[in-house]
Amino acid sequence: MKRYNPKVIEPKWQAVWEKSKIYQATEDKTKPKRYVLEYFPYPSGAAMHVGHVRNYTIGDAIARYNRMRGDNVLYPMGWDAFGLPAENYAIKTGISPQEAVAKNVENFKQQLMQMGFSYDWSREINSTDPSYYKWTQWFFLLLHKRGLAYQEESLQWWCPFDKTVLANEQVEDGRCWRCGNLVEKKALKQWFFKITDYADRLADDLDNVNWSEAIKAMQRNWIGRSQGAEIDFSIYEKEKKECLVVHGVSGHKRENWFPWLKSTLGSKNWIVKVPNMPTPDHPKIEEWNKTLLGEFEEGAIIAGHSLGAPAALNLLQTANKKADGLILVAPVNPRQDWRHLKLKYPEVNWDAVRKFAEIKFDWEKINRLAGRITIYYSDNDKYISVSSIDFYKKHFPNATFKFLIGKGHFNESSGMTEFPEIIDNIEPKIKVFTTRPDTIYGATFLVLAPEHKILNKLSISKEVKDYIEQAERKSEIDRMETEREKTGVFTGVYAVNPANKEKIPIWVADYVLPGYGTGAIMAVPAHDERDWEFAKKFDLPIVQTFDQKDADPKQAYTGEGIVKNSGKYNGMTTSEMRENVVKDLAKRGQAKEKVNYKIRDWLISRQRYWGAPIPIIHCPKDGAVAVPDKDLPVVLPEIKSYEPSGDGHSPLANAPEFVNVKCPKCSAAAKRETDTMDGFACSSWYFLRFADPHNDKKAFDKTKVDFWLPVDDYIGGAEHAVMHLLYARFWTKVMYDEKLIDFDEPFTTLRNHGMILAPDGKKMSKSWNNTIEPDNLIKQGYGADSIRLLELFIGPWNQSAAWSVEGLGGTYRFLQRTWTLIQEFLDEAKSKKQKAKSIGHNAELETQIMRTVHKTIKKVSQDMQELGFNTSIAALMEYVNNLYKLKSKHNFTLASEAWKDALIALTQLLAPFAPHITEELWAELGQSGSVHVSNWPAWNEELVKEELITIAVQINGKVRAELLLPADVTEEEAIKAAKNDEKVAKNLAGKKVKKAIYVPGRLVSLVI
RNA sequence: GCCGGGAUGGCGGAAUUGGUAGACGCGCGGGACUCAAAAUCCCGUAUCCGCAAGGAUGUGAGAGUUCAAGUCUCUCUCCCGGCACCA
Repeated sequence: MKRYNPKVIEPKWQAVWEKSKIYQATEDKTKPKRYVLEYFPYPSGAAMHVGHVRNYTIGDAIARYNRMRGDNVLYPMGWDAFGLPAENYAIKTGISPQEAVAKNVENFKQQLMQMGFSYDWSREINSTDPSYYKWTQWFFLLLHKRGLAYQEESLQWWCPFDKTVLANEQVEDGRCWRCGNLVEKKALKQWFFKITDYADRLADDLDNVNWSEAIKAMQRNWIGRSQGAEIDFSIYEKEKKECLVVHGVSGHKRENWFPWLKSTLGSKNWIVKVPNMPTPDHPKIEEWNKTLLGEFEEGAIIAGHSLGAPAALNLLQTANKKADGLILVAPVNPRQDWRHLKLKYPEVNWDAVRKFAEIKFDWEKINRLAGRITIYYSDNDKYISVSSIDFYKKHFPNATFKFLIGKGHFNESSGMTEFPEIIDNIEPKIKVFTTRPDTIYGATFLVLAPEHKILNKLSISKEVKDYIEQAERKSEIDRMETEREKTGVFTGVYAVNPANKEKIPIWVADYVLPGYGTGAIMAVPAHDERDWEFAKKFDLPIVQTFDQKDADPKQAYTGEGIVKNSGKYNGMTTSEMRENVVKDLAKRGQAKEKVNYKIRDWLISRQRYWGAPIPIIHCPKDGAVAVPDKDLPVVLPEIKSYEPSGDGHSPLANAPEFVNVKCPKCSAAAKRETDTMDGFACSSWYFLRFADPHNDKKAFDKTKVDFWLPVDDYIGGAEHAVMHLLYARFWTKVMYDEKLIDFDEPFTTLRNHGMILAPDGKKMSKSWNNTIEPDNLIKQGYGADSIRLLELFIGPWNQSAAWSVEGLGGTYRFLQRTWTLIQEFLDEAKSKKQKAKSIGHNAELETQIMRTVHKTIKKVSQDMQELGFNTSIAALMEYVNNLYKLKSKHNFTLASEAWKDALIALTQLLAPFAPHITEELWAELGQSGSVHVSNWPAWNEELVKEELITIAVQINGKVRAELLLPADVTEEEAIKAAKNDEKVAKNLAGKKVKKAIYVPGRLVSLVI
């Protein structure tokens, strides 16, 4: 008898399959298509372990099963080969990433090959191939064209070890997802993809895909949509509010924002004074000051324009009274040279003006008295030449400096509706975001993030400034870590609750995050745990605005209930009030409905070499210009040093021949963008390229993609839950909007396999030294087939399990038994002596064999439909056991048709799991072609049905007997037979049967 | 804390979706073959009582619905994964 030797048959069939190309897919429209795909792997140089292999084994079983079922299966493989490992390797060894990747691909492919996976290798792609990343760049430009790729300078996560920025998704617990080092914040100009524009669709369309609840929940959570309202809280001002406007040398008539300010503030019950200076065109400081002193009351806001600015400063220091704010618009530097102005404004008495330069300013005093200081500059060059930013910056280090862009000044024709910023500074508002506007009457204080911009406008003490500074210095990680005892300080400033008009304190605390919502909250300690904690610690008032059933009075009530302490809303449910109060506040312009998201735009630029170059040219005249399509791909040049500089530039910046180019628009000397794209850009569309992998005219042909896509079975671990899977969905939607494809979700069904742990129950990893590699197991003689079998048999495919060394012996033994069973048949069939006796003489035995066959076909087919690999394999083991039993129980000739049919069916049913042994046995059984393209066997329902069935008899729910009855037994007969059974009769013993239930084919239940 | 998923023999796991709990595999025990070992084959294997026939208990805990619950409902405990001061 031939021995089962996987070392011989496995390489043999792998070579045959490669040659015969039986796994190549074509757009054959006569068969239903099925696209089976695993996440395309990073081709690492190391050996795969059995955990990696499970992914592919699952995909291959699905692909093979469906191929045999008659589907047109696309099952491709490719390489996601950009990224840091190859680049870091290059830095260490000097071997170029191009070279290292080619070697790794070869290594990885060989390992997949020896497992016998049925990939269509004619469609192999590699993300680092210029013919591939050409189209990644093309998609970048598509996003750019659609306004979805933009550049912005901002604080970004920076990994000091990998020396590159990271997307939010790539920071885990304050550490780099790749190297695990703590990340920092760094201000850099970076490219972003505007994934936030798609936040709603990305969240909503999760309802339309067949993914696990876990992954969908992770994505929803990451997108973090929350419905709420934005509400304005104004800063509290004392009863009588006053604004003193000091106009400039050219007089109030021309500066038409005075009347506008007067009417705007006047309508809000402000007193606006615009004193008419005695001689506007011939300023005499003493007279001006006399007039102003008469009008100025302590606590007013002073607004000075142009030459009115030094006049206002003079007023402050001579009046020696505190102002509530100082606003300087286009302020004149009294010390400056007036000569060129003389030419422009000859009518002005410049000798008089020069007198302002003689004033001695006590800057410390002015700073102390001024309150919050805001200084506006105009971009109108007339004014820039007059006013001096440096001068004022030097003397007002804590002031806010702003440009007023283009509007308003000297615009005598249009009505004055400009300078809303000035109003904001006179009467600043704080916007808060809340999901519980129904608790607004309980908002007893406001809390600002330390980074909140309005803090620059408020007059705050040193203590508060110190707190802000210290909070900003604390890294984000520190702010996220540990027990987080609440800290904060009172700003000394109050706000007005727009609902009940109550004066509430404004606090600064780092538990409010600057990046979410408006960076400010209305704190409702009675109904929010964090606010509760804060209020308890700092002894702030807690006002309940609803009652909640079964609530713990020592905690915040965060549920729903009936509203109280809320004026006209009392008695409503919280959800009713939620709607009403926002509507009411909106009528007064103090609130609006608002949806907020946690997701941020996708930061895609990387300051590293080994990635697809961003196809942009920076021109001093035209700005960021797209590389024209005809110039794609922008090929990554071979360079000498791969070391990133760490100063925010990629190593490409040191390649002048790459950097220095001409602007495609104006041909001026320009510079190429030197950042490369995040590797996730390449993996956001590779599944489309597989449909048309060699197209050099387009990224893909639409009809081909529409034929194969979306992916029917996408198989992979949960590690991509929010990164790759979100990005790929985003790109797909953009392409759908661009009408490049006809679907907007790329992966219909996502299948998250469970992990294979090491036999010790720990995660398999090199550092634990507990990895198990198929490579070794194959060398030991187990063969790919028994490894594959165990990968699936070890438990449900979507559940984790520890690898079992003994278990592998089990699946190997099973294959051995299968092999032997068929060899025995072959040996006997060959020996002519036995030929005379046939199984055909024993019809009953033949039927018995066929029943076993058809029951197994049915069981395996049904289990495979639900991906029940483990139970399918169990059924096949049982089947082989049964065949052995039949063989030993009944002494018959194996060389018969029925027996042969049973064995043929066995090779087919086992083929998706153990492709090599089944192919070998299929051939030995004399079948033509490949078992893998044979038709999956069908079962005959007649043969599946049993003639006799076992019926259990329960008395009061306890099984007391088993009956063997004909399959077509009626209810009456079954119940009668049950009562007549000896054991049952004994149990009934004269008691009356109150109720008898018959479950067809299963049991009789008697109640006594 | 919130979200998602779990808990069944010594172990991995089955159970037609409310109908005989423990399929299949591992491990273990016994036997056959062998001088012996390995390999292979056969038998047994939830727990407790019993020589057996048989009986009792049993799916994380507790309650409930039902003729019947691993499966449905409620309460709780523990484990795994994700998120985490997101207002």
